[in-house]
Amino acid sequence: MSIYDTLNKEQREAVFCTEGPLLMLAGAGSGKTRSLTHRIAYLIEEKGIAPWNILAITFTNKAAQEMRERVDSLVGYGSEDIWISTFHATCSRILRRHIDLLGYDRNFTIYDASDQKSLMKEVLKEMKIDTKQFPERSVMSEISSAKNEYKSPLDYRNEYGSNYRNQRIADIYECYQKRLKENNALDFDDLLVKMVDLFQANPEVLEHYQDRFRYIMVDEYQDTNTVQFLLVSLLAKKYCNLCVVGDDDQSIYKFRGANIYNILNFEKVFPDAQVIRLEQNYRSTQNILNAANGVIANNKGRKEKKLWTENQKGELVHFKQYDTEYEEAEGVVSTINFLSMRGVEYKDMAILYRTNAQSRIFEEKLKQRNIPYAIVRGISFYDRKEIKDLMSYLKVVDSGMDDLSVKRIINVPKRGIGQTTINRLQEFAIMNQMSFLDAVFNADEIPEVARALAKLHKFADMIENFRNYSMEHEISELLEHILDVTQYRAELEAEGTDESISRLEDIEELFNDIAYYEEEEENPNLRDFLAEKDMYTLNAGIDNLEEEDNKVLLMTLHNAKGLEFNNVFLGGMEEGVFPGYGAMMSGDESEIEEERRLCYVGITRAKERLFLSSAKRRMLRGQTQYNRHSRFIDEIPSAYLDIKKNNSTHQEVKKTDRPVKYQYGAGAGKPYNLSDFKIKPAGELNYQVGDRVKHIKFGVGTVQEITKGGRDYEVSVDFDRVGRKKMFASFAKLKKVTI
DNA sequence: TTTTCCCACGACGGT
DNA sequence: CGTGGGAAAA
Repeated sequence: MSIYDTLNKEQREAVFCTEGPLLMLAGAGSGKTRSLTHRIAYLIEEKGIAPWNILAITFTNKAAQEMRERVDSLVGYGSEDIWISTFHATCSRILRRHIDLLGYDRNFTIYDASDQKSLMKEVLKEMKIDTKQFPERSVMSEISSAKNEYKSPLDYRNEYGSNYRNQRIADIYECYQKRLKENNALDFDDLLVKMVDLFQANPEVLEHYQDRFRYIMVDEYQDTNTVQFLLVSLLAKKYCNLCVVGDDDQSIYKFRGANIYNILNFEKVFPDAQVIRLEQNYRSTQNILNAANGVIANNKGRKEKKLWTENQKGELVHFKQYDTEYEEAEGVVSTINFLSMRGVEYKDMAILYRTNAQSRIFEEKLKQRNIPYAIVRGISFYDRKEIKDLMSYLKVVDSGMDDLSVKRIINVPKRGIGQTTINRLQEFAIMNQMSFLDAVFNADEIPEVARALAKLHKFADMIENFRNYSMEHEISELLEHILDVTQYRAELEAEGTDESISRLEDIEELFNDIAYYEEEEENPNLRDFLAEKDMYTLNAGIDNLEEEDNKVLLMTLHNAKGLEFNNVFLGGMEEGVFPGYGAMMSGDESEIEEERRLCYVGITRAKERLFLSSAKRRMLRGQTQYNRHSRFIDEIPSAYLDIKKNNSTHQEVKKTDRPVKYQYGAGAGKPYNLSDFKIKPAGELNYQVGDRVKHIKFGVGTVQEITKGGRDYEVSVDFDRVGRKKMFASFAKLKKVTI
């Protein structure tokens, strides 16, 4: 009996199909990680492929970690030589070796979202761009999309530069890249872009990695974007042993440039590709799976799939509408308590939500009841202010090339070097083509900062002192020294607030981290430490979550992808929350479809029980909002749904005569009525085809088509700025404009 | 010039 | 509700 006997026919087929391109269409819970890990084992143990010839790319670190563990337990010797990592980590690792070929220094810094934002602000200021007209947020997302499509500033200009706005964005893009390079920094998107640049400019490097990675596997292929596609294509070009795995129904990263056509057109790009479908679900009960199928069936243009399971029917999917978000949280937590008393372990329960903001109330209620919990990615450890501060100190000691780090610490803790001084130093630095830190060191030559000279000298001396100190001390000693000299710790200790105490704890955690690094590493040194930790910038999620920790997990739906739990609580099932306000207002049906896929992902996380909940009334944007329950609730066939009463004295609209097994929540409050909140039909439209209309977000456009669909009108409009959009009249709130 | 405080504004998701 | 930017206060 071999390990492969436990696989089903299709899974085995996928495992044994090792040569040439292979597309695995794997539905939710169909055992795709299992197939992938067995495939790796098969390559090594049966086909005699060297572990280091295998590259497995996942989307998140969590997924990479999990795959690593499962491969480890399957493959005996040499499994640590297999590259299993995310796109970004793979790129980072390879670029650390070769990026000098692109004119960067090999100890480059990776900018996270907030670093990017600061840099963009500076760029806009330097270029004297009106941030009302070009909000940094939208400029950044524009640039990010360009990068995801592998478009350089020049490409962007050539392709879109026909109007003034895009020309300016091309200017900003160009300047932003220039500044990144001067800082010897890459942003997240750059990691991928520079990697492709590297391979295209250096065929010999590419070939080296082609020979190295003869067998390539890509997980979550439906979420890859164009650069990632290019990257994979380049790497796989020589041997063509490329296996991609995905499910178009679980594509939830369109907003980040995911190109669904990568998976839909795989067979066209690789004509000799084999296609294998995994359609048996091993995870969920029939009721849960049927609910999920019912929801996703509302999307158009998907690859038709027939997911089935041999599992039991199980309980119905529970849904309850509460009065407020507090009662919702209360209800969920008391159900958790109830289940726990019935012997369900905390770690078998998870609370999922659409937006991070929703986590707070759940957290509060869990605390009140002393239920152990962990939030997956509240703020990642390395995102925290104090950690970023201290890491910046370390970076500056190692190399002063990254201006952002220097600016971050120059006045932290406060030492009387303010914005004006910083601006003048920056000007001088740009004028003389030097780094910001060099400007600080040469402050004597800048008459404008004469006033702050003494303070600047002190700062410069301090950095010098740290650098000397670091020559003959370990990293932990250096950090201790920094905390001491800067009084960083003393200040926090003096504060004595809850917040400062938690910051101090974080600092201790950083020491643990360093200690661990120094123990593990043969030759620990500051530069390698920083390079390794910059990877953690990329490390979202559960890194420090112990497997044996018995805790309720809280996370966003996006974070839950690829995970499974016996009991899933999905909160905030309300129009405007899920689907989100933005998706609804965009008038773009494809955005609703993405939300629906996200809902599908959420439902299919559950193995045994699924609890959906909503609140009638919720604080949103500082205001109380009244939201109808989510349309996705309506899309679950009622045969699989059990709607809980809410202390109702009112009539029920959807009656269920099924036994209620788990009465959860003691939510008081008004009854609900599912038909109360149906969308009002648009009634008469005050515009017709050919009219000029105005949309709140898209601006002015011409109505092309109006069709009556169900209870609403579907209107198709050609917008001057953004092109053609299809939308529902009742949401779009189009106003006729008279010319 | 720096720091503090207050008001306006803006919201999804994550490598 | 939280953050960020700008004006008043030190």
